[in-house]
Amino acid sequence: MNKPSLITELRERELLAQVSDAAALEEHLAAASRTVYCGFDPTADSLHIGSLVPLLTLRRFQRHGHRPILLLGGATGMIGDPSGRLAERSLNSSEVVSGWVERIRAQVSGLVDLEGTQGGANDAVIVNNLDWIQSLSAIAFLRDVGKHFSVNQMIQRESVRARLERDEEGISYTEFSYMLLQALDYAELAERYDCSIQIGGSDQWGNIVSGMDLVRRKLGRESYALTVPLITRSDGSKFGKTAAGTVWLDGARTSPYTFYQFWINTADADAVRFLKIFTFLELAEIAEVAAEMAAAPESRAAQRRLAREVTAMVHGEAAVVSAERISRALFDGAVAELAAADLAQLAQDGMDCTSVSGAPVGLLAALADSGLARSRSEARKLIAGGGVRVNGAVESDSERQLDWRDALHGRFYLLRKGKKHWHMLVREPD
RNA sequence: GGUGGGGUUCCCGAGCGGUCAAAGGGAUCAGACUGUAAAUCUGACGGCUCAGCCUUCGAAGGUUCGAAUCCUUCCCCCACCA
Repeated sequence: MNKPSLITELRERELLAQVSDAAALEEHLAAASRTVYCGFDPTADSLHIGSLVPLLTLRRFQRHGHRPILLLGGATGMIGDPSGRLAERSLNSSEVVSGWVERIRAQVSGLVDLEGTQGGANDAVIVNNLDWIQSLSAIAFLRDVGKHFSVNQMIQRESVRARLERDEEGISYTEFSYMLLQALDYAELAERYDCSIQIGGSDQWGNIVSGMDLVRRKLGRESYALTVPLITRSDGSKFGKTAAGTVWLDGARTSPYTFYQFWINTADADAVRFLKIFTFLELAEIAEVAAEMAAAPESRAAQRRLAREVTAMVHGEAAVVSAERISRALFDGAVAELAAADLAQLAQDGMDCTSVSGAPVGLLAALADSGLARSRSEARKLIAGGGVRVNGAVESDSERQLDWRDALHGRFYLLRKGKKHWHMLVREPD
């Protein structure tokens, strides 16, 4: 039984958007352990779940015996990639960017195998392109990099053309230069680490190809490019967003419970595809889960499995246990019957929670302060529309004062907006 | 530097002296139906001490009983020309 090739596996998992030369790359990968890289620019202090796709793809390479390099864009993050952007980015200061780089470094460390499972030869490496770009002089850049590129070709790139064609927008010289820096990264890694493959999101194709050109011209070597698809949802809405915004990998920004719930809420039409893309489950096992879901869609077996796998990968097993416990209590149980210990546990497990003193609290204020409603006006309207429950019962009085004598166990108020949004008020011991 | 066209509530986009908290669409939120899904239908969608009041239409001034709409200056964007 031969293991299917990496390229075959990626194709079966719907993880292949473009490849520079599939047949040659297949041979290249089969012949020896290779080095592959993917860049992540710090545009915030955390990556979000979109970055998970190339990140996990790097790990798939690693599982096939290749060495991944994670490049953090300490330099490129200060310039701004125009790819996929309709408008010019605003620049961030160097202190901010370098702070973000460190946060992201810590974050990705847990997601690839830095130690290496197979003895070190394919340990993942994390590099920062600031290390070679920072010291580059303008003259060196223009002579050694710029000379290899034709503006005629550069303006044909999708990322540039899209901006040139838009009536309301343009592109600054700064962002126009971005692709040269990314090309330089590829050449640099080819030289330092013998890196011969670059992967990225499909919007990165142009930048990656620029890098291949530079590697050929500067080093006289062939190299490869592979992109993963932009993840879409079956209903056409943007992947990776919830009501509260982006789903981040950082547990401080997106709690493990919210993260888990994001995956649980995956549409049926997407669940199986996401299992292939976001987990390391064997395809045969995924097929079994798919069959189970087809037989009983209301059980949402695929969503549950997906949520469990991805949450465990990003936040650990303990987070899965917590998230499942909260979910069961909120969706399957009668809230009013929870024991005091259960409620305390929910707070412990990361449910949104506010501690308050013993004075009665106005319901409107509580909803607005907890973030369930954006304002008191909105809270008022939600109550009028029957969208608010207090301790499990629909509340229709917007002037209601939450008196602690009516609280669960005298200490807890569970506020619910809609079906899925909860907040708990806990009275502090006097 | 010159000429022309623009900046409207989260986004797109109407409005061009009162009837404008501002059409329409999208996004979003809630309700119904369900399976914590999709689709569909209904409602909401600046804020507040909410049948009333307050603050919005790039910024600051001005005209007027009254301005998103008119005038002046400034800031920013786009296109073309040099």
